[in-house]
Amino acid sequence: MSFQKEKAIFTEYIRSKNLKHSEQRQLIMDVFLKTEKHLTAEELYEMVKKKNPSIGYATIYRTMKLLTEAGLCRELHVVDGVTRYEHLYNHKHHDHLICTKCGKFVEIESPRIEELQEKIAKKHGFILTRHRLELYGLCKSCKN
Amino acid sequence: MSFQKEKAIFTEYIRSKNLKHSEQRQLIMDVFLKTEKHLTAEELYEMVKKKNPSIGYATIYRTMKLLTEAGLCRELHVVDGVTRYEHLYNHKHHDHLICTKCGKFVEIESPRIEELQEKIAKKHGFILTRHRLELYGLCKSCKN
DNA sequence: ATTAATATGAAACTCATTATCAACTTGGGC
DNA sequence: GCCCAAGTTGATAATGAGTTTCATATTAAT
Ligand SMILES: [Mn+2]
Ligand SMILES: [Mn+2]
Ligand SMILES: [Zn+2]
Ligand SMILES: [Zn+2]
Repeated sequence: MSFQKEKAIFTEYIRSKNLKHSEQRQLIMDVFLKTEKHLTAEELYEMVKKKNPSIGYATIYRTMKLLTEAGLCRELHVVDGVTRYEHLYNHKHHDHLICTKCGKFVEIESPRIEELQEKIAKKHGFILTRHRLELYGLCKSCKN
Repeated sequence: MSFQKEKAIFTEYIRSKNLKHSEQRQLIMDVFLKTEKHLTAEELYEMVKKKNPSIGYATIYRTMKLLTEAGLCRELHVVDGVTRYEHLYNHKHHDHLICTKCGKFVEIESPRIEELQEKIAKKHGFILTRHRLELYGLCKSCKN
């Protein structure tokens, strides 16, 4: 859990774009890498603030954008209108099943659905570039 | 194309909630019903403005909310962050295939995908209440 | 250490949508 | 048709997530 690979990727991205390292970026990356959750900018901000109380919101957004461009992070836009960030590196593609009561995120995977999506796009003469599939409902604990 | 049924549904909704009819509501509903497109509030506003130049933006939003509550309209939230409105009454459930270059909307339907979604939800102990499936890509004319 | 380039935090701004509110309609009772 | 309580409207302010701006601070190459 030292995230050597991820850190190397970020360093390489920084280098390739002639950017610079900073305490803030390192800290935000660390906080992000240490959780497997689907965090909002606000949640990240609160977590980072505990280690560096002078951090600004804009730096969170800016850094998460960098991590996304570097291929370490995926931005998720679910129904509540707040962007969530999740690990991308070394995580295979998946979609989400979300409990609308408690907010639980379950990662789902369906090669069969992906195939059918391709088929549909092809049938209409489209070249598929991405898709969004989210299932909403009540989880085991919330449905009672 | 007189939309008798739709208008009756709206009238009944108005009655059931002790609301009132108004010129503006009638006009916005007419404009909405006459197109089969996936319109934004801005597009509706521009169209309605031609018939009633004093219309306000807020009235568009308010009326579209009423039409949605009445079951005549479905709000669509696609990636660009702008809500679109489409007919719901007498239209069976479908998802969308969208061209990211020209904005073309294609309505798609896949009972097989819907089944698989139910299966996945069940497997994780969820009760599915809704889902969002959008396919993005380049259409026949835009992919060249 | 110098210095040019980049990063930061605070605050202003954006953009879609919603809330507020005074003025204006609507519609049921007379 | 007139009254009038209740609902509606348009203008404008407010909201909230995210972005931009800018003066100041940090980074890293020399
Ligand atoms: Mn995930
Ligand atoms: Mn549609
Ligand atoms: Zn739950
Ligand atoms: Zn196209």
